[in-house]
Amino acid sequence: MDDLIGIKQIAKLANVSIGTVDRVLHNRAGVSKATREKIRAIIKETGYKKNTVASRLNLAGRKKLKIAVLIPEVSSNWTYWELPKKGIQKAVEELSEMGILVSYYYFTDPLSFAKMGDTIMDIKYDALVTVPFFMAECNNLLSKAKAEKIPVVFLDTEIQLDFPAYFIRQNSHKAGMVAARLLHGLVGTEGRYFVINIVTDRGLHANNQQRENGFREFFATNFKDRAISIMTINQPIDRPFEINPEIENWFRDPGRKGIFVTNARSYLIPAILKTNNVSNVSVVGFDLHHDNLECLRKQEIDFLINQKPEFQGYTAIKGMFKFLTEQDPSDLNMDVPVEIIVKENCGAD
Amino acid sequence: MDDLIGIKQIAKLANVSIGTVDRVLHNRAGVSKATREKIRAIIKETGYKKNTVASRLNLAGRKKLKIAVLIPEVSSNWTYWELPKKGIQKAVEELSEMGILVSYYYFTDPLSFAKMGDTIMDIKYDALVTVPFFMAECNNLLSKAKAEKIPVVFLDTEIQLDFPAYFIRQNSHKAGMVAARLLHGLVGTEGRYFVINIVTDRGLHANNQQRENGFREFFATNFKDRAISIMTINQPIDRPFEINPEIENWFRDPGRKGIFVTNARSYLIPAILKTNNVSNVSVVGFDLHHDNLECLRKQEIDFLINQKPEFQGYTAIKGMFKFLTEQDPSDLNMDVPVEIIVKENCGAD
DNA sequence: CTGAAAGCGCTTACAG
DNA sequence: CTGAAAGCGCTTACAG
Repeated sequence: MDDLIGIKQIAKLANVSIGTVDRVLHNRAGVSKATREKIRAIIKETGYKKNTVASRLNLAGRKKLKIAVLIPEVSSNWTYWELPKKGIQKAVEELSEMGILVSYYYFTDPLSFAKMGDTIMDIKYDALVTVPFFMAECNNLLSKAKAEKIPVVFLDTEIQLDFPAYFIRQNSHKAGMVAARLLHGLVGTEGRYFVINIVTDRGLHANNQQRENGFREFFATNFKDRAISIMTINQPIDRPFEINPEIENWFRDPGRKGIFVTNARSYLIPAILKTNNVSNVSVVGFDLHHDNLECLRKQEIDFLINQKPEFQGYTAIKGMFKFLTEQDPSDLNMDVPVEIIVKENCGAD
Repeated sequence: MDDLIGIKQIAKLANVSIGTVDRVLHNRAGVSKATREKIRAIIKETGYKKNTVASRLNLAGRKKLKIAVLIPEVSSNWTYWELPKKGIQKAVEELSEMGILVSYYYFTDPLSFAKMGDTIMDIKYDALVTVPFFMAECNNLLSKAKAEKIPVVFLDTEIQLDFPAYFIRQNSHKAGMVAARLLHGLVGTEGRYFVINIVTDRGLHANNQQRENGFREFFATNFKDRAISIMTINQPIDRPFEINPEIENWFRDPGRKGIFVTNARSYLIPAILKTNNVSNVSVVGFDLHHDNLECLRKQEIDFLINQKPEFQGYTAIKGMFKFLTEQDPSDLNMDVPVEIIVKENCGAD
């Protein structure tokens, strides 16, 4: 009961050597159909399960599992991707004795993404962890990986691709609903909301749109008949806010209640409100960016929603390892929890 | 660089056999002082680190790590402890190939806790996971464990004990502050709050008191000068609410705003409010108890705070394993995040 | 098509 | 006090 059955017992039961059992287990050639089937039957009967620890101990030296990670380049104004990387590295450390090797590649735009993708496909990796920012390039990469039977898991964002794939990311629609719940809780059942997509030259990200949709759905579902208006603007990060007459109007509207920033740039809002003498406006944003946390502490932002980026990276590596060693993909599709952060649980004491 | 140094290399460098290296690594007797020191020096120089995977593969068959778990008995009206147990079992499954054996013991009161504690100490376990509900009995058990050099980690609650110990639990004071932040966000800066400790015959739990203290501290710190009053009652679960004149008064008070229930019994509140025709009162409670989630879905409870009980159990086993195999206690002291749950992120879609 | 041997890094008797 | 051998469960050349 306690001691699980091993390759040795299987061999004895089948009257063969352990080498032959191993050949069957790995579907390698060179076994007669009869013995193969006999062994298969015994494996099924006994419920044999490979001992991953023993297997990896053996292979750790000679055949490491090679995983390529292709993520955005960290720059001074976009440090977010340090966090998934941190989680990836934690997983790598935990698995270091199991024979794992992770190589990082970075991109800045569709072109460099495609180029790096090709480089990765040239080297024979066992798996790929990346990000689905560019639909055409992703489909291209995914189809190549499919052909080579290389599993791919996408982080951060979910988009519709030509082939089914694994995604570890927050459900952005749901996150938008949570944001609406929080903002609505703060301001009550009537008022004018303001959704701000602060966009860079990368344009409007799929996550931003999904979050806005969720935000709007919350009100459409729960408060259809209330006097609630939601205005959206796509504000380029490098242009002054006040230049936009819509924004000016919203600032002067006494019914203005709350602002939902669909990405991590919410820390820009408090200063703008102050400059324009706008008070009593609640703000909800995303990500535990340093400046966002600072605003949270000063109570200039009310809530932040965390996408748990370290956790995403960590789970991707752990889940991929489990898939590669046990053919179990169950950890490769994950809805990361929508974590709500306020001043008192933001981690800094 | 890539291939880490192993016991074999150490042996070669020291001109001894691997057996002798092993003896030094495990501080076993039978090595001359000179060789011992030579080997120690080489270990230090090379930064040798034991390969846990190889070590456990070897020992999994003959010397399993035995961990005793002593937790409250699950009953029909207190199912909470199923959850830490679930996390424990998940960890046990993940570590099954590493040679681990967990035995469960249950208590219902101080007497059975002490008795089970003695039973556990009689059998030689490698570690103990339990719960610090009864101070005297815990100190007793902890001192015995100390004498036997058996590490102990406590879940769920932190209390002051005679010896330092490991705790994996939510910071209840902080959780109370979070609850206050949420309730305050909903009701604004003025009003009368109501803290309800719904107590059973087990009496007021340390967590409840700590949560109430945190709740009060939030208002004392942030809104000292505002017209905020906080009333606390300890309501026995088996007695009707309305019988208490204080509660009657609070119900009739137009300034009443929010109720903070310091444990998982918040699901009792909505029905009481309804019976007494009390509306527009916000409710914050604890734990993802089935009935609480039901109230959350019906928007009768606004926020729940989750203590992540599965995570606590999981972390206890994983952390204890790491401690036993690598002498690394870093995962045995943990502030579990104060997780905020609303209807939209409660997990059920 | 199949088996026997060597080995992954560590641990444990056993022999001297 | 020290070493050589056997073994944990699996994997890989190599021999036949």
